[in-house]
Amino acid sequence: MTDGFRPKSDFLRALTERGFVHQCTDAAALDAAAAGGLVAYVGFDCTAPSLHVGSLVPIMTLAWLQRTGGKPIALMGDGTTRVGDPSGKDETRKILSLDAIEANKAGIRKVFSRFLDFADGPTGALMPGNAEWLAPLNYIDFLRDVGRHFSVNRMLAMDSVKLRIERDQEMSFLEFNYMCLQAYDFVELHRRHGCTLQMGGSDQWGNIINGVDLGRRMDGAKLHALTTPLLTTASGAKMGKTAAGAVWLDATMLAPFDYWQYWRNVEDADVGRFLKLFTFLPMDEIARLVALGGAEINEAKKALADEATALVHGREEAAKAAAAARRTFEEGAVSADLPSVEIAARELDEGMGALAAFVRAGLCASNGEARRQMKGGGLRINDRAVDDERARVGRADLTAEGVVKLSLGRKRHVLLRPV
RNA sequence: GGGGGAGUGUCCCGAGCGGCAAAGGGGGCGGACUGUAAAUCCGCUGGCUAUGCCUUCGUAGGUUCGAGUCCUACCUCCCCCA
Repeated sequence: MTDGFRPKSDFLRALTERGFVHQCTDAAALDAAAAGGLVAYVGFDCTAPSLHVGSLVPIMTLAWLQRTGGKPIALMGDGTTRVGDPSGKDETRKILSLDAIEANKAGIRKVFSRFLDFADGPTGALMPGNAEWLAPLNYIDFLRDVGRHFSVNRMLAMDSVKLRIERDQEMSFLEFNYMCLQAYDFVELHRRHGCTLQMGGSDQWGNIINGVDLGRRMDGAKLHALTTPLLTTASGAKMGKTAAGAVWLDATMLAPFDYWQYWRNVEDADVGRFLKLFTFLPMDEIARLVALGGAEINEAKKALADEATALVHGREEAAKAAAAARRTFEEGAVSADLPSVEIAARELDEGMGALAAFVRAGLCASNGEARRQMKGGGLRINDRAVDDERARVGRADLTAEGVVKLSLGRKRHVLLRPV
């Protein structure tokens, strides 16, 4: 999309050289606009209580915007979450209650405060919710002012709709309207904040373009669209899944140690790409790290883990995670900074079944699974393999640190901490 | 409106003469080998107070000692004719 194009603005140059750009409208015009106080937004839905690494790419585009003198807007889809985006979904997404949406919003807000500076000022970030303008909409007015600009013929031709129809999957009128609402968001943000660029994942291209068109039709505005590539790992898997599920950005949903580990364990072939996308390290530093060959590439992975974790959880947590990893993997010692689960001291006095302990620690889903893992040699207590399903964990198993270390496989460790 | 077909293990795809906790994949987890990588090989992949018990094959009934499998009704989807 930007073949041969050399952006002059700091913003577009950073995005381009770091691999954030998948498609974009009129790169030259956008580049010119980016030279002076560009206002751009990314929309996020509120279907989960936190964001996960899948959202990190668009978040980073906002962070880069702010760092290069622009004003970022993180639009919360608290209005559209009540409708449901059909894009890329096989079936109707469930509609959440207002309370759930509010709770999710609060969780997501925490994440953003790490990446963006919300202080007042020309480059201060904003986080509005689209319910602000969608909720008061009057149906007749909306049809007359906005609906008239949408061609049903064209909407039917869009991938998000076409695929559903081709597969004979039901798509309600409600969902069909999602793209109109999202397009309208762009117009509102343009009117309210002078926002002229919407960014998002490549699957959002159609929706974003609708907003660009609507802005031109309604206000004669020159709006821009920029999408980021859909990220997969070098072996083709979707990003953001671990044994424990999604890689959440919230410390209560995924411990900083596990977050650090996620990045530490990326495939060799992904390190360079990820360093560019998920850290602010300068390009020459990244080039140096990527040039490391063989086992030395692990240094680059540690740098990636340190930087990526620091962005989400702060320097201090990142350093603790790195130290805990060093003690655990390189020295084979017990680190007090491993993720831990508290249990009543009395339970430990009475002694609990080893299998139950693993379930308690969240490492196994059931006693049955724990038993199977044990048979496969995957369970260890204080680094000693469990070989008897009737083994018990008691006070005698406390280490010098006053904890019991449970391990599933080589990489997953949880401390039982009596209280 | 008429005719034909499909819905299977709560990740997905998919076999399944009336004895079935149900073949086989993919994915995932564990083990070995490594560098906390990749590739490769091996094991596991319903629950439990466990030589037994409980819950699973679209939903609800029925036949049967016994139903994923047969019958009836219903729901959802696909194809053909009008």
